[in-house]
Amino acid sequence: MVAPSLRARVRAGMIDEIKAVARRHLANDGANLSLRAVARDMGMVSSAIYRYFPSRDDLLTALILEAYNALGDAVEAADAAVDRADLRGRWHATCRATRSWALAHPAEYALLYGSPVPGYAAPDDTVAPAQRPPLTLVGILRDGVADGRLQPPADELPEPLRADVAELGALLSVDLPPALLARGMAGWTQLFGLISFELFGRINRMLPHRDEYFDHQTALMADLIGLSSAG
Amino acid sequence: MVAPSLRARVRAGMIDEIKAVARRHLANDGANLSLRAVARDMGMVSSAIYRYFPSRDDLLTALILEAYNALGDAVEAADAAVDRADLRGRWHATCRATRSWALAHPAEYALLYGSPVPGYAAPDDTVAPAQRPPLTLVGILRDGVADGRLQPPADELPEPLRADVAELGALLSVDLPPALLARGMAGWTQLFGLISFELFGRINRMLPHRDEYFDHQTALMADLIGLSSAG
DNA sequence: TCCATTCCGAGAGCACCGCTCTCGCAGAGC
DNA sequence: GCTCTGCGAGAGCGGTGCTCTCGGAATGGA
Repeated sequence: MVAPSLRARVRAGMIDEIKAVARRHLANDGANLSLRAVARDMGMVSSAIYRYFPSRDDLLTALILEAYNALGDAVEAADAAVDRADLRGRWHATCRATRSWALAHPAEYALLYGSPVPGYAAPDDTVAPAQRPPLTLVGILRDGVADGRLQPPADELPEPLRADVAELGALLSVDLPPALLARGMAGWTQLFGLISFELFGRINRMLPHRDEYFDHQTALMADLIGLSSAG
Repeated sequence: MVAPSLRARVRAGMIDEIKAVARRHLANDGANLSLRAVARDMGMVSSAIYRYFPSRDDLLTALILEAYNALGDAVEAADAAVDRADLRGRWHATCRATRSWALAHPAEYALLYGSPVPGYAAPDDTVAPAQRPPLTLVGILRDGVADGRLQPPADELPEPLRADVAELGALLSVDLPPALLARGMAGWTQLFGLISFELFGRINRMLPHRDEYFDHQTALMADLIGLSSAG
């Protein structure tokens, strides 16, 4: 690793500043990020931005990558803070951390999990960061099966599906009974739906105690999976 | 009701044609609908569109309203086609109809359930059509409780939440035990998450048998609710 | 030290967008 | 037949992403 030249360091600082300004615009104005507005905020002309990002989509991709990793950090830290044996506590901590991050960064959450921008295709280097939250959830299941605290469901999946889910598990490098992994995916799907409804929808605008509602809904999924508390 | 004049009929036809062309553009180009492109397709100049829709958002609102009602029609028809006593069959039919409509109209589904457009606020006359799919689902629960086929969960919800959910049930004009309604909402949330993941995400791009996966996931929620088949 | 190379910001410009305003025409109603 | 209303065309404003050129400045090797 050669020491970066002054130019390289200035350039990296510029890239960081552009991303910071863009993130601020995202939080204020929503998803329609304007390159020209970012440039104006930095006292530059719009064409100068293109020295650092070849297109608006590339800037968005950079923001998406950072957002995925910020969410992954928050989720993994929340899981790590709970006693390893307390499967149910870890599940709740992970779910709550996801929701908290989403409520604190709604525009970035929408960027990650909202409707895709029509012309935009996520590059391959986003899939690994994108898998961190669901991997944290299935990690709880893996630990539970490993030490016997978590009983897999009695029924196995019917065949065309069992092979699919087993292959998906292999792809995620988790060795779980497919029927259990399917329930974990149900929990992840439910979590995503809960947060999206709370952020985007107006269905539960009439539920004043949203924290309690969220905890109860994730508890339902913890029951479905069979997660137990510690002890 | 006075007979509409020729002018009024021509105008109504124009509005319909604009909406049809706009819907086609939506399906092809995604969410970023261009008024000028619609006008070009109709051989008009862009300013002429404003004779019929005061703004682009109003056109979008009209499309959203039609989409909600199209989805509601499909969902209610699917539920009505199943034996009233077959609660589980009705649940699956309703879920499948929702998914089928979404897969057939991905852009309109994204319009309804995707990330909200930043400056856009849905007017009040969209909430009633928007409630038709979830109302169909809770209708299944209502029928099940009414004829005794569906046993509510034994545990009642803890207090701050129980009152919230009870009030929500009253607002939807369904008299259900709050704990059961909460499970129904879990099913609706799960359904939305499943469809959104399939349409937007790339997590289950690696599940070839998506129909089977969908059916299994909705069956898990039917189990959680306690829905039984007929007989 | 000098010079060629590289990098970068400014500016003009293109095509597109939503939206407003004016103008002239044609049909509807009196 | 006349007036009034509705409608399409056109020009125009400010905004967008993006491209290209130009000139200045810093870099790094001779």
